[in-house]
Amino acid sequence: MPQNTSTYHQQFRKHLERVVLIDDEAFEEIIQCFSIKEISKKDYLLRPFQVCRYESYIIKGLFQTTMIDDEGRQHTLHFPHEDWWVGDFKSFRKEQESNMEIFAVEDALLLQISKSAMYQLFDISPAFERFFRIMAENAAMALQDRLLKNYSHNAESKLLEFQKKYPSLKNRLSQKQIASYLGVTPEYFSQMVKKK
Amino acid sequence: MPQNTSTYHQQFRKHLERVVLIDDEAFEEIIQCFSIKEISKKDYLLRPFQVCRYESYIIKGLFQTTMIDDEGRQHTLHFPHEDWWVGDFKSFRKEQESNMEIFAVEDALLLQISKSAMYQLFDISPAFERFFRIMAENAAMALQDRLLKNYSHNAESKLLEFQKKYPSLKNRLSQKQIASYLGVTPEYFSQMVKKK
DNA sequence: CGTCTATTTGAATGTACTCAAAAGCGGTGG
DNA sequence: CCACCGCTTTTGAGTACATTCAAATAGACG
Repeated sequence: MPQNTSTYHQQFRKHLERVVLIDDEAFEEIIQCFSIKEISKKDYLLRPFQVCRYESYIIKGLFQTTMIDDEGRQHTLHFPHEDWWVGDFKSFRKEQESNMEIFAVEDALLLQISKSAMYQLFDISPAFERFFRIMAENAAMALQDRLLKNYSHNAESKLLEFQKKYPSLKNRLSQKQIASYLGVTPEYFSQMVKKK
Repeated sequence: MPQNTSTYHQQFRKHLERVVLIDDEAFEEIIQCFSIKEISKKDYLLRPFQVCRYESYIIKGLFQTTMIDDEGRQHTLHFPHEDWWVGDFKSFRKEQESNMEIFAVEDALLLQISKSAMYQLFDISPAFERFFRIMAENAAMALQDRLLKNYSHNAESKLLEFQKKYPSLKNRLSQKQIASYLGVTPEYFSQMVKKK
C-alpha cells in the first residue's frame, strides 16, 4: 500500500474540514464507516447496469466516468481524481441500475462508504450531513457550469476551457479521452489540434 | 391575492413532507423565515449581474431561467413552475454576480427565503438541512440527465424528450422559448416542426 | 388600427460526423 | 531485444445537421 493509514486519514480529514468542523471523536465515528479500496489501472469501479453501492473518496488516482445514452454512445462526464468523490449518485441513492461506467485511468486508492452507513452517519452527525449537502450543492453548480459550457458549442472553446480548468490532466489522458469529454469524435479532435 | 395564506402554507408543507417529516412546531419555525412575493408576467426575478438574494419556492406560476455565455448568448436551462424551486444557486451561495436571468413567463406567487435565514434554520433544524441536502442531490441528478440528453445531440430527439418530460408546458411556452431550451435557433426549430 | 414580436421560408455556409484506410505507438511474449 | 498485435492518432473525402442572414408573413397586444 503506497501510504500508511494515518496519512490518508489525515488527507481525508482535511478534506472534510475544508467544509465543516469535525472534532476527534466525530472523525473517529466517521472514519469507521469507511473502508479502503485499491483499484488497478484499467479496472472498473462501476460497470453499466450495475447498482452503485458506494460513494468513494479518491485518495489517489484518476478515473473516467462515462454516461451511456440511448443509442449506446459513451460520453465522458468528467475525470475524478485526488481529493474528489466518485460514484453514480443517482444509482447510489435510488439503488437502481446505473447508466454510467467508471473506469480507473490510473491505479487508485479509495475510501468507500455504503448507503446504509452514510444514512446512519447522517442521523448521528449533522456536520456530516451538512458536508454532503454542500457537496451536492457543489456538484449541482459544477454541472450547471458544465451544461453552460456545452451550450456554447464550439469544440475549440470547450477545449480551451478544459485546458484552463484542468491543466494537469492533459498529460494524464489520451486525446481520445479528452475528445469524449468535449463531446467530439477522436478524428475531429485530431484535426482541431493540428489546425492550432 | 389568488389564494389565502393557509392554502399555500399547506401546499408548501406537503412539499417539504414529501421528503422529510416536519411537526407543527418545526413547520411554524420554518414558515416564519419565508416571505411571500408576487411577481407579474414578464417581470424579472433576477437580472444578469445581480446577486441572487433568495431561494424561492413556486406556489404558482412559470419561469424561464436562462444562462448567458461568454459570447452573450442566452441558453434556457429550464422552466421552473409550480412546486419547484427557482433561483441561481451559485450566485446565492457565493453571493456573487449571477450569469443567469430569471423571468416570469406567467404571473407567479413565491415563498422566499434569504441566505441568512436559511443558514439559521439549518442550525436549528436538521430536518430542514436534510431537505436541502436532498433537493441539492435532486438538482444534481436532474442536471446530469440534462447533460446526457444534450450530448445525444439530435435536436429532434431532444424535442421528443422535452415533450415527454413536460407535456403540460407545450401550451404555456412559445416556439422560441422551447428552441432556446433545446439549444437550437428559432428558425431551425420552425423547420423541424414543419417536417414532422 | 398600428406596432412589435414571433414564425416561416429560403439560400448559402460552417461545423462536426461517418467511413475508410494508413501510420504511429506501446506493451507483451517469444 | 525484436516482432507482432491492438489501440490510438492521422488523413481525406463525402455528408448531415444546424447556423446565419435576409426578407416576408402572421399573430398578439395595447
